[in-house]
Amino acid sequence: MTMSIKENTKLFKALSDPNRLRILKMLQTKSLCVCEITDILKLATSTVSKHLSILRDVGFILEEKEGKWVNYMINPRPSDNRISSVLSTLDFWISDDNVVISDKRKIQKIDRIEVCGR
Amino acid sequence: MTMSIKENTKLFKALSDPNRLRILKMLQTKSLCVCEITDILKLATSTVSKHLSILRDVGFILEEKEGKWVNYMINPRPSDNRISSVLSTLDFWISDDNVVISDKRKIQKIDRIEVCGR
DNA sequence: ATTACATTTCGTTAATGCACGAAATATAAA
DNA sequence: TTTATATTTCGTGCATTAACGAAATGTAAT
Repeated sequence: MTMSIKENTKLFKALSDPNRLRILKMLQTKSLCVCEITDILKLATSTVSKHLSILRDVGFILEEKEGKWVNYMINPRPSDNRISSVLSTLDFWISDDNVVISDKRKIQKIDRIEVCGR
Repeated sequence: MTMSIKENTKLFKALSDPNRLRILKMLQTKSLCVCEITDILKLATSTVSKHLSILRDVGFILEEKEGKWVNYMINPRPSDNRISSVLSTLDFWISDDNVVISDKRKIQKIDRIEVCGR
């Protein structure tokens, strides 16, 4: 069972934006809500939401509602094992990038109430 | 040793165009010159040349001059082993796509003198 | 040197993609 | 139900990309 050219193109397109790669790397550290991701990327909320929907459509991430927040997390059991393969690949292909390291530091300190409102 | 976000983005961008994926799949069957690839993709020569330069810049393919032709082939020993990893991945991720199958059939029959001039 | 052919480079156009803010939607708290 | 907050959807502007043809470059044959 293999993917079509079209499906592959879609998968690689999802990975070909630096902010989407940052999001995936962040979520590999910790599940986060949209406003936390927005705070770290310094982009408009609507932009981040769009990036998340692209990653979700391909199957990289899942969303889970928690009250007024929407948490996003790495898809733990993708139906397509190409997705898991890419995810583990990213895990060791990208790790010493300065932005990624700084993002991780921010995530460890982040306080949702502080960042997202009271 | 890992790649930066920027380098990864470039790699995935190279893979996120259907015609470039077709080219990689074709070259995994057989080395081809620009005019043969052009004949199969039905695109302008200049367009194909641009696609090839993108794939070459990232390290997926090599060029070799042979008289008035330029042959392109899969890079047999990429310095970066992420490239080999992606290439073998494509080998089994994409195989039963109709366009890919039809491209392969055409490659087997192709006659360079016929296609590229006399 | 001239001609012929293959390929690359350049300039332009059309399509796609990313960014934003505003408006719409959804949920929680008051 | 009203208000506040979080997120998504929509419309728009700007940047990037892919397509083309024409012109430039490079190599081979005459």
